[in-house]
Amino acid sequence: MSTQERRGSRERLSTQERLVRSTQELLWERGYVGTSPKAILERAGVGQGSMYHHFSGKSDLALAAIRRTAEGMKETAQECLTTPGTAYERVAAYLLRERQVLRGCPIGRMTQDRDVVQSPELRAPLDEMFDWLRGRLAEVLTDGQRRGELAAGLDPVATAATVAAVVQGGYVLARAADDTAPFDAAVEGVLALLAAQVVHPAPRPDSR
Amino acid sequence: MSTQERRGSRERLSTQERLVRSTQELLWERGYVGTSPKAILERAGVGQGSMYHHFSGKSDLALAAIRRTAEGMKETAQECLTTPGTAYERVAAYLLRERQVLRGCPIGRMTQDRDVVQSPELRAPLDEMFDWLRGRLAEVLTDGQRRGELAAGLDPVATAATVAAVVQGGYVLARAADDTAPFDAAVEGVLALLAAQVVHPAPRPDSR
DNA sequence: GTCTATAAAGCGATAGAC
DNA sequence: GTCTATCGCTTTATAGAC
Repeated sequence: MSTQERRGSRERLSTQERLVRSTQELLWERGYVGTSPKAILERAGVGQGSMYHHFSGKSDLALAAIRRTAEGMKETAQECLTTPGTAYERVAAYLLRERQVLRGCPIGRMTQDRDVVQSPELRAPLDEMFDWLRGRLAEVLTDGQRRGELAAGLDPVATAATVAAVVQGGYVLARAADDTAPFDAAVEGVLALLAAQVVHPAPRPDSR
Repeated sequence: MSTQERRGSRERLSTQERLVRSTQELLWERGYVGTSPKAILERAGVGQGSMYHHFSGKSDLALAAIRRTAEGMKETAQECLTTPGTAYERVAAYLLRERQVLRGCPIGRMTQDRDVVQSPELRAPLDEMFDWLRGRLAEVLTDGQRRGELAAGLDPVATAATVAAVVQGGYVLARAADDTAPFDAAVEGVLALLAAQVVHPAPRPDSR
C-alpha cells in the first residue's frame, strides 16, 4: 500500500490502481467484449506501454478488476446481513439496500459475457462470490429458524438462492423496461412471501 | 410466406430466413457486441451482399432476430400458463418447464448489451416481452385468488415480478457456477414460498 | 516505468460486377 | 439477388526509444 492509495482522487493513485479502477468501471458499463484496452487507457490517462508493463494483457487486467469488484460486493452484502435485528430484517436490509438498479450488477453482468464464463480463471471470482452470498443468506435464514423467528418448514438453502436470484433477475427486468419499478416489485414480492414465514408468537393477554 | 419456409431444414429456407435464424443463434451465444456480421454470414452460408440487400445493417438484422425470439418466448410461456390446473400449478408449469439453463435466456441476455438497451428500437421487444410476461403471471395469480385457491393478501403484480425475476436471476447464478443447481434451488425456493399462499379448504369430516 | 510507433487481424459498411 | 473486392476504422499486442 503506497501512501498515494489513501486518497480518493484519481490523480493521486498509482498507474496500476488507475488501470484496475478504469477497468472495473468499463466492465460494468460495457462488459468484457465491449471493453477495449484503448478505452481503459484513455479513462486511466496512461499510455499503452504502462498497461502491458503491469499486466500481461486484457484478460489479466480484467481478472484483477473482477476480483476487486467481487470483493467489494461481498463487503457490501456482509454489512447488510450483519445488521442487528431479526433474520427477516437482515434479509430485507440486503434486498432493500441502495442500488444503481439500471446499471445492473457488475458481477452478474459478467455471466453474460462469453469470454468470461468460458475462462475458468475469469469465472472463478463470480462463482465464489455468488456461492458465498447464497451461503451467507442461508446462514441468516437458518439462524432465524433456530431463534424461532422463521417457520421450521422453510428451506434455507433454496430460499437463499431465491433471494439472490430475485436481485439478479430484478436487474434484468429493470434494464429491459428502462425503469426501476420491476426491480422494486420483485423485491417487494419476495419480501411479502418471506414475511408469511415469520412466526408470530401468540399475543399474551397479560403482557404489559 | 414462401413454400420454402414450411420445412425445418436450414438448406431449404430463404436467404432472409437463414440470416434471421443465424442471428438469433449468435445473439444468444455471443450477445450483440460479440456478434459480427461476418459470423452471421458464415453461419447462414451467404455472402455479404445478401445481408445488406435484405437488411440495412447489423442493427436492422438484430432487430428482426430479437423480435422473432421474443415472440417465440411468449408462445412458450403462454403454453405453460394456460395448462389446465390451479393457479399454483400453472405458475409451477412455467417455472419448471424444460430450459437450457446454462445457455441463459436469449431475451434476458440482451439487457446486458449496451448497444441494445441504449437503442429504443432494439430494447422495445425486450420491454414488451417482459411486460407481457409479468402481466400474464399476474393474471394467473389474480385468477387463483378469485377462485379461492390463493390467499387474498397476496399481491399478484409484485409476486409476478418476483417469479419472472427468479427465472432471470436463476440463469445468472447458474452461469456463474457453471451448474444448473442454483437455478433449480431458486425455483424450488420460490415455489415453496408460493405454496404457503395456497388456501387449503378445511377438511370436511363428512366428505366421502 | 512510461511513452509513441507500428503491425496484423477483424470490424461494419460500401461498390460494383454478374 | 447474390457475389467478391475494397475501404476506413478499431482491436489487441509488440517494439523500441526515453
